[in-house]
Amino acid sequence: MTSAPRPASPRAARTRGVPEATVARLPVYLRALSALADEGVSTVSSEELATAAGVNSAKLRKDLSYLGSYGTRGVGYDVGYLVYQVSRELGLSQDWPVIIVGLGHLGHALANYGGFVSRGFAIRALVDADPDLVGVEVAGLEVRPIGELEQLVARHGIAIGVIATPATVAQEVCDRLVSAGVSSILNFAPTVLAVPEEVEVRKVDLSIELQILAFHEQRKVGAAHVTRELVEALPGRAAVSS
Amino acid sequence: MTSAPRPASPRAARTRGVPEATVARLPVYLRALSALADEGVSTVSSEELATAAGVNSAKLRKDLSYLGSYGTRGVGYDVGYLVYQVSRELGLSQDWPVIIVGLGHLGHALANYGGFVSRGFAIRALVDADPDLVGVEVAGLEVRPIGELEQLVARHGIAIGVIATPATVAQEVCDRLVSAGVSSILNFAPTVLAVPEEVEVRKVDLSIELQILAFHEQRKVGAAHVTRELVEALPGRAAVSS
DNA sequence: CTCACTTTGTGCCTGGGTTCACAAGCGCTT
DNA sequence: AAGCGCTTGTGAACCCAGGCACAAAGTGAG
Repeated sequence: MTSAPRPASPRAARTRGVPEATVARLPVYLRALSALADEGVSTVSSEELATAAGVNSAKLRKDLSYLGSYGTRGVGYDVGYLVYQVSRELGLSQDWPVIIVGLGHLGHALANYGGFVSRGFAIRALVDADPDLVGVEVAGLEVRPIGELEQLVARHGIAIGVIATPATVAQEVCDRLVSAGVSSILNFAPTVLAVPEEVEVRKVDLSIELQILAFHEQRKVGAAHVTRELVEALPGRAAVSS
Repeated sequence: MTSAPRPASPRAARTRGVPEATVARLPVYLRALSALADEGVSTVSSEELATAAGVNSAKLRKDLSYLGSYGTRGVGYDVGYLVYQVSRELGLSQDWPVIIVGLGHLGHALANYGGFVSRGFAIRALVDADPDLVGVEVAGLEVRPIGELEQLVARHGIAIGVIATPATVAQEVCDRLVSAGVSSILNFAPTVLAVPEEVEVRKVDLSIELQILAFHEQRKVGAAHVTRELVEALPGRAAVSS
C-alpha cells in the first residue's frame, strides 16, 4: 500500500509466500498475544484472538496458516508459542538498530516513544541539521550533527531509518540514508520519496489521515443534508447542548 | 485497511461511489496540486501529476474520474480548479474543529504540527488527565482537564477527535468522545478501539510500521540463514525444529 | 475544413484479499 | 474403543483494486 513492492523478478516476489496484507496484521496479533501472555492466558482460540485484534476469525486463521500449522484443532493456539513464532516471522528475535533524522517536536516524540524499544527496536542514533539541537540529550541519547549520518549508520550497522524532518529536505536526507546503506525507511515527512527498487519505504502522514476522516465526516453530514446539530439529535445519542 | 468500515447494509457503503482506496489517495493528489499551484503552474497532465504523486497515470485518471470529468482532452487538468474540486470532495472547504486528548510528547507534537492547520483543520481543544499539564499553553492553546471534554466538544461543535493517550486509557477516552458526539477518531494509542458502527476510526501505529519494515528487512538479510541465536529467549515451550 | 497530435476517460482483464462454509483433526467422555 | 463436540486449516466464490490499451474528444497547424 504505502510503497510499491514490485520486484523486477517475479521469482523473488514470494520469499515465503506471506501476503503483504497478512504481514501488516501480524504486529496487531502479536500485541494481542503479548497482552494475553501477560494476563497469564496460556491458550487462545482463533475466535477470541480475532476479537481482541479486531478482525474476522477466518482471516486470522488464514493469516496464521501462512506461518505454519501452529494451532491444535479442538483446542486453539498456545499463546507463548505463537508469540514466539510471530515474532520470529517478523524478525523481532533480534534488536534492529534505528536512526532518527530530525528532532523537532515529532522526532522528539518518536525518540521518547517507549513502544519502539520494547518491541525489537533500539534507537541508536539521533541527528539533526539545527546546530542548536546538536549536543542536546534526547531519550538518553545525544543529538549529533547531520554530517555524521553516514558514519553513525556504518558504526551501528543501521538498516532502518526514520525521517522526521521538514518535507523540503526529506528527499535529500533519504538519499543520504540510502547511500549510507539504510534499506528500510519510515517517512513522517509529507512528501513522496523516490528510492531505489530494493529500498522499502513506509509513509505515515498525519494530515492525510485527518483528511480521510474529513471525507467520511462530510459524507455523514451531507448525506442527510442537515446541520451537525440535527445529526447529533439522532436517537441514542447523548445530548450535546449540555 | 486501518479500520474496518463494514456497514451492516452494503447499500449504504457507497454514498457517492468513490472507492476507499481512491479517497486515501486524494490527499496526496491535493498536496501535489497545491505545490504546483504555488509554483504558478496552471495546467497539468495526468502523467505529470501522477509522477509527482508517485502513482500510475491511469490510476490517477480513474481516481479523478470518480469526482467528475474535470479534465480537458488534449490539454490536461486546470490546477486551480482541480484543487477546488478535490478539496470539496474531501470536505476541506470548511475548517473542521479538532480536539486532541493526551498531551504527552506525541500530543504535543501533534498540536504543533503545522500540517493540520494549513489543510482544513483547526485544533480547538486540548485535554489531558495530568494536573501538571492542565493550564500549560501548547501551540497557543491552553490544556484543559479531561473533565471538560464533553463540554469542549459541545461548545466547539467538534466532530473529529485525536487520541494520543497511553493505550490503557484509550478505550475509555474513546467512549467519552463518542458519547459526547465525536464521530471520527484518529487513534495513536496502540490499541484496537471498539466503537459503534457509525463512528469512523483510523489508526496510526508507529511500532507496527516499524515491525513491517523489520519483516522486509529480515527477508532481505536472512533469505539464506535464519537467525536462531536468540531462540532461548522464548517461553519454555519452543522445543521444535533446529 | 481537415488532418495530425495530444491527452482524457474507461472497458476489460488480471490478481490479490476477504469471507463463507466445511472437512479434517484433536481431546474428552462414556 | 468409539462417539461427540469443538476448533483449526483451507477450498472456493466473491469483491475490490490496479493497469493496459484504446476510443473519444479536444487543440492547433496548414
